[in-house]
Formats: sequence, structure tokens, C-alpha cells
Amino acid sequence: MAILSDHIEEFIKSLMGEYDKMVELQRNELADYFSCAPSQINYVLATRFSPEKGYLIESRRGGGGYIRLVRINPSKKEHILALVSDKLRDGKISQRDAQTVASDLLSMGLIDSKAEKILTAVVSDKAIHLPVGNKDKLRAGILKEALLALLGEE
Amino acid sequence: MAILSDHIEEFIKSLMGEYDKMVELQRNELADYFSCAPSQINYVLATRFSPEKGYLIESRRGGGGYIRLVRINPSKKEHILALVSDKLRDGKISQRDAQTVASDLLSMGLIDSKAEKILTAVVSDKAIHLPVGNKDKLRAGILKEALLALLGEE
DNA sequence: TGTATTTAAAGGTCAAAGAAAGTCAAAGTA
DNA sequence: TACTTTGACTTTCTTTGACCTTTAAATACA
Repeated sequence: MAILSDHIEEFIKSLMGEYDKMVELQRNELADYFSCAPSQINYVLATRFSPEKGYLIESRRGGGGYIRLVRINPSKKEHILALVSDKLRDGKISQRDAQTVASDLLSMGLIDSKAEKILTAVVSDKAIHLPVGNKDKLRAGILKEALLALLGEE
Repeated sequence: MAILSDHIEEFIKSLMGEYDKMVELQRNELADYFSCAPSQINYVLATRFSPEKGYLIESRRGGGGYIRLVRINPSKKEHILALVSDKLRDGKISQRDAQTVASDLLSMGLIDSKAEKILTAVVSDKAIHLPVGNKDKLRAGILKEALLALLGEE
């Protein structure tokens, strides 16, 4: 597993360092450095540096333009409550989305990898073997309880 | 004449070596090497590298995709698999028993208190809001997947 | 000089092509 | 009968390229 997008992700993270809150990129320069299409950079930002993963993106076009990544350090409680009201608003959630929630929590450092594994497992279609239909509704209930349980832990 | 699947199994095991915990495969490459259909590889994985046989499988599709096999720590495996076959034998479990399983795991040191909270939550009747009846069956499925997921850690 | 216009330098979007792996059912084999 | 093998089709993730929008700087002009 060593793919261009992963390299770019790593590179950006190394630029940001462990403790910095912010880094500024030049899209074209980066694309040049990795010999790829500039839009590749957007792809990496969209898939690896989304708000759900704990980053905000600001940018400016034109001469002297830039892309600025800001790492947000969310309060656990707020973030989880936001997830509950956001992703579970309509009382159902797909397996895919639920697992994204889990992996996002991990990448934000709000849960550890063991907890992430459990979350991923319990929202899987495998865990929820119903004949058909309302899996997504049930899954939402399970995920919700799990998330609320996380609130308790400090 | 040993059969193709057996050869593939052996080959993968030799790749992993005696002491490695993990090996990464390329499905198509392997299939090529054995001149078989790619889905043959899935068959081998499903029949020879299941959790019950001591392996977890992670994978990723698309460019840079891979299949990763993780060998489960045997002693942990025994504990947990014993639980699975014991408590979940008949495919259902009460909320009370499920929660006992969780707290037992905690006191055995196999999970931390955060994980225990999650487990307790996801097997609660609150999480599983079905109109009526088959909660215990569903709960068993959820618990089982959660336990199997734990096998991978550490 | 001050404003309007043009140009060039960024970054953004989207869809298509490519690169894996997954699924499932049918056919083959022991 | 149960296990194995295959192949067609699906899903997911990545990469590229063509075209669009925004902005700063340069230039023209009144």
C-alpha cells in the first residue's frame, strides 16, 4: 500500500508537524513536486482533510493564492453530540456512513483503534442480520447508543 | 494431487512466515501467479483465513488496493472464541448475559473500560429497538461481530 | 493621478478513465 | 453431497484532463 494520494497525505501531515495548527500550501507547487495533476491535490484534501477528519480548509485564488489547512481540536463532547444530531438526524444511517463516522473519530483522536474496531464491527451488515429492509434504522440506534456511551468516558 | 486452494493457502502462509503478524497481498497478482480467477483468492481467504481459523482480513479497493491478513494472538483468540462459541452458541443472548460478557472481558483485562462501555451500550435493549421479539438474536449477532473485531487488536 | 481594463496566476469542479477488490451463482470435481 | 473453480458483473477508490472562477498585478487611458 503505497499510493500517490497516501504519499501526498503524509507529506502534508509532515509539513504541518505534530503540534502546528496550520499549514499553507501552494497547490500547483505541490502537484509539481509529486508530478501529478493539480486536481489530485484537491482529491487528497477532500478525502483526507475534511472537516469530519478534523481539518478546515481555507483558500484563495489568483496571484498569491494559497490553500491553508487548519487543524481543529474539537471538544470531544461537542463533536460527538454534533455527530449524533447530524448523521443520525433522520434515524437511519448506511453501513458505509457509519463506518466513516468510526474512522473519523479515530483520526481525530477521539477514540482509540480498539474502540474504532468495535464500532466498525457493530454497525456492519454482518452484525445486523435481519432478513431485509430496516437495517439502516437499527444501525442508527446502535451507533447512537455507542456514541452516547463514549460521552461518559474521560 | 493437492488442490489449488491448498497451494494458495500454503503460499500465503509461507509469505506470512512463522512469526510475522501480518501480510499484504495483491489479489490480482496472486491470481496471476496461480493462473486462476481472482475470486479464487477470496474463496481461499474465506475458507482458510477466517477469524475462527485465527485470521482477520482487511482490504481496500481501487488503485493501490490491497488485502491484509492479520494473525490473531492465540491466547486472546482462545478466550474470545470460547466466549463466542459458549455464550453465543444458540444464536441468541439476553441483554443481561451480554453485559456480563462485556464486564468479564473488562475484568480479564482483554478490553479497557472505554471498550466495555461501548459493548454494554450496543447490546442494550435501547440500542436494539425492534418492535418486539427477536432482540436476543440480533444482539447475539452484534456481540459476535464485536468480539471478533477485538481479536485483531494487539 | 486615479480609475478602468486586461492579463496572468492562482485555485475549483466535474466527469471520464483506470485500478483494484467484492459478490454471487453456475459449472466442475472428488 | 460437499467442496472447488470460474466468470460476469458490481462497488470502491484513484488519477487525469478539460474547462471554470477568482484575484492581484500590470497596463491603458481620461
